[in-house]
Amino acid sequence: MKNTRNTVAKSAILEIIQSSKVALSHVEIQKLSEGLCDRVTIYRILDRLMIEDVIHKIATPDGTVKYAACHHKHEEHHIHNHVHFSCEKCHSVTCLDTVKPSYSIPKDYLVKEINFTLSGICKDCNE
Amino acid sequence: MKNTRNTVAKSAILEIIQSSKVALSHVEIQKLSEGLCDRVTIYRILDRLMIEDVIHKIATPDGTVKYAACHHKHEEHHIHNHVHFSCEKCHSVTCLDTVKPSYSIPKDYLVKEINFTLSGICKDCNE
DNA sequence: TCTTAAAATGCAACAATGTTGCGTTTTTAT
DNA sequence: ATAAAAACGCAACATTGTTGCATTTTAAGA
Repeated sequence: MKNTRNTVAKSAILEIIQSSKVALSHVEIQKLSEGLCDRVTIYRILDRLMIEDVIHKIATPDGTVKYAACHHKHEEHHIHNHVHFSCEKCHSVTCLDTVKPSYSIPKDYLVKEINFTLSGICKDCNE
Repeated sequence: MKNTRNTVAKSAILEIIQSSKVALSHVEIQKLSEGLCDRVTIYRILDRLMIEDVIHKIATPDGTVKYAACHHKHEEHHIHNHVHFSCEKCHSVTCLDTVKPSYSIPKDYLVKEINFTLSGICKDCNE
């Protein structure tokens, strides 16, 4: 793996993502970081954090991209096989780490990643 | 439901989507339609087709949005609970209608839509 | 068939999101 | 301390999606 460095901005952004209960979009991260660094730098930091596998990208049903911390720190060859929940009301995206999906698929497909997103009303909005 | 009309452009675009084995992005639809209509019109037609529930939107893992025909024509209150496969190599997105996912989720979540996308190498690219 | 209101379209302009090149600054290994 | 590599800021660009408005097309009723 190409060597990536720990910088002030990178640590701050990772901290923002890790301390958030919900997955964050680029714009949300930008607002939370309050002028910490350039918009472009955030994109580059997100790329690095994904290469290092400490965060993962989630494509939400409406087409927006969000980022969340990985909670499997020390596993090798892991896949992000957990369920995401996307709330229609508050637009939050959460990782439901405890829920494991099951599926079967024809043998001639090679599965490397799983992106299982349920959408509807989250527990906080579901009065 | 607001009345939507069948126009030349709408029929042509629906035909393109229905006759495609893979899900298509806006850009791909635009190329296949070869100057049939304006770029903006394609967006509006896609919106209408989704409202009418004859196509559905798929958010691929890399964040791009694709559209595919629905194959459940006459069901009411259906949800798109089938599996999508996204190929890392040829970037095709296919609906695996026969594969049904199963999952369990805490009761306090209200699930309305399911988006289950597997990614890896599709059967055509898998040697 | 003719009329007409609503829906659809094209165009231009805009907004949001993501990317690239490059000169400068910071990090880290030596 | 030094130097190479990585990260950064900035500007410019590319892509993707949206909005307003004048014009055209559709479809339903007279």
